[in-house]
Amino acid sequence: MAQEKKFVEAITPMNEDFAQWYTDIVKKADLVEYSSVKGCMIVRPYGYAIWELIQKELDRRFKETGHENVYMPMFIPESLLQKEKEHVEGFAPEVAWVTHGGSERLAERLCVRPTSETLFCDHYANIVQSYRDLPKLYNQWCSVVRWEKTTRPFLRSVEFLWQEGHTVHATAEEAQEETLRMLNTYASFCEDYLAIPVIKGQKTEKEKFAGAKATYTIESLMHDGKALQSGTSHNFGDGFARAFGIQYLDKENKLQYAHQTSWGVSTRLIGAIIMVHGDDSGLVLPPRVAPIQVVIVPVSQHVEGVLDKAYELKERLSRFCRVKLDDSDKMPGWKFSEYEMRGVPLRLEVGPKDIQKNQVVLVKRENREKIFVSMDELEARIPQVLDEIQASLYNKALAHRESRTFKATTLDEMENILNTTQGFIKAMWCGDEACEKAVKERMAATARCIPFEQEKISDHCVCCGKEAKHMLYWGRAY
RNA sequence: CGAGGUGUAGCGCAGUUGGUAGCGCGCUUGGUUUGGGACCAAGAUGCCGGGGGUUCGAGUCCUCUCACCUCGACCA
Repeated sequence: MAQEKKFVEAITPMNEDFAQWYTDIVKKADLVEYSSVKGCMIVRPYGYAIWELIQKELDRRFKETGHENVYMPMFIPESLLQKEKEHVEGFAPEVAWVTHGGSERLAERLCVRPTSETLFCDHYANIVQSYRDLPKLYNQWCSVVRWEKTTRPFLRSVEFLWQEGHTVHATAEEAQEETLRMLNTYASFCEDYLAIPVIKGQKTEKEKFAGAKATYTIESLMHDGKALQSGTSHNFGDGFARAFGIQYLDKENKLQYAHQTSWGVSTRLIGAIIMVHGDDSGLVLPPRVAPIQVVIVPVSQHVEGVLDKAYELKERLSRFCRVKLDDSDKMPGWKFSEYEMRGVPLRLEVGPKDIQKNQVVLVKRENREKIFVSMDELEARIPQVLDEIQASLYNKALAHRESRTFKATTLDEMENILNTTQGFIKAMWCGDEACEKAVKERMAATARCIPFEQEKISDHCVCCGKEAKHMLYWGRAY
């Protein structure tokens, strides 16, 4: 489409200014509104509906694997937060504190949870006594607060919605199994539901979660070639258990420390959807997380019979998909643009000509492809077309990631890639943190992960030239 | 926390050497329209971010302050 006509004037083209494009979409698609509190966002109905679809499916998968939902307090006493040393140090700089209740100063200040490890641990110490009590597989849906300096809707806000799973196990093996199980749950969810391909791997020591033994991650690549950490799963070993005294008696009547995991994804996933699938006309939603899967736009709706037919179609479609009929008196062209901006995967046009031919016009959001379908075949065709779109979005995202994944054997090569195309860079690493830091300082790129799928690019570390231990994915990240 | 930018109607903006506020979009009403953001007519909407100053007079000048945005250092 060389001479593609620009239908939507309100959105900054992504090649011109990607950051502005992102901000435009978030606002023009009615996902969020900025709030009166710096760095916080008002999630509007359309944005929240996407979150609800994400929640619904993830929650189903969590329950299917034996997890139970709980709710922990929003406040953490300072003394509790400080029990695990590395953990506090990691979070201290971005914690918000409550110092007063009404007009009285609190004896001990309370932290607004930035994450709930300490609360779960404190609770687990109370309820775990015997190996018979294990495992405990808890999850909570809540919001957390991190006093960020630079904020962007969905990607980084002071308060954000997420889910945090916290589990306790008898053995290290079980904890490790759980850590990877949940990482896989996230990975398949992203790929099947959000149509976002991910790289699974382990974080380096430098990048891992404060207090964890090991952190695993799914990394995805945005349209502009920057990486986004899309979900993490941590194995805590028995570190937190030792700090909080979570012990149980095993079958031999010996006192043992428990092993723990935690894992989370947040509304950041919505940012990923925007930046992976969106285009210059606006948002593009994969059908499975689209609050509206099909929008019906009547044409010449003043003509006798058109609206009646539209209502009838809405009724029929609502039995098998999420459908909206826009019967407002806006021009059809206006509606086309509006729902493209909002990323509705499929548009159904129906007008006098269609009624005469007993057909409707389906138009795919992703490429504006028109499909003429007989009115008698909607139940069969629409779900099929939605599936095609879902698959096509995934394939496009995968192709894009592949086209933006490079190999490098020298720092010059890496830097050149980062300064020109930008994307994931596969390069060898000796395992020394000094090299990781050197790369970061020189080109502002971080080690995204040590992928499970290893590949030998060369024998030597890209930085120091010593013998390489792992292949890493590098990139600039959000 | 560093560097830059912006605050005037719901949104986007204009506002000259200082003279008491305007345009576009949107909104309301009526009519004509409807296959890619229609048109005509008539309306409604302002603590000019906030405080203090200069002045006969401040959206405009000075000063302090607050908020937000963007880009960097740290983080889901």
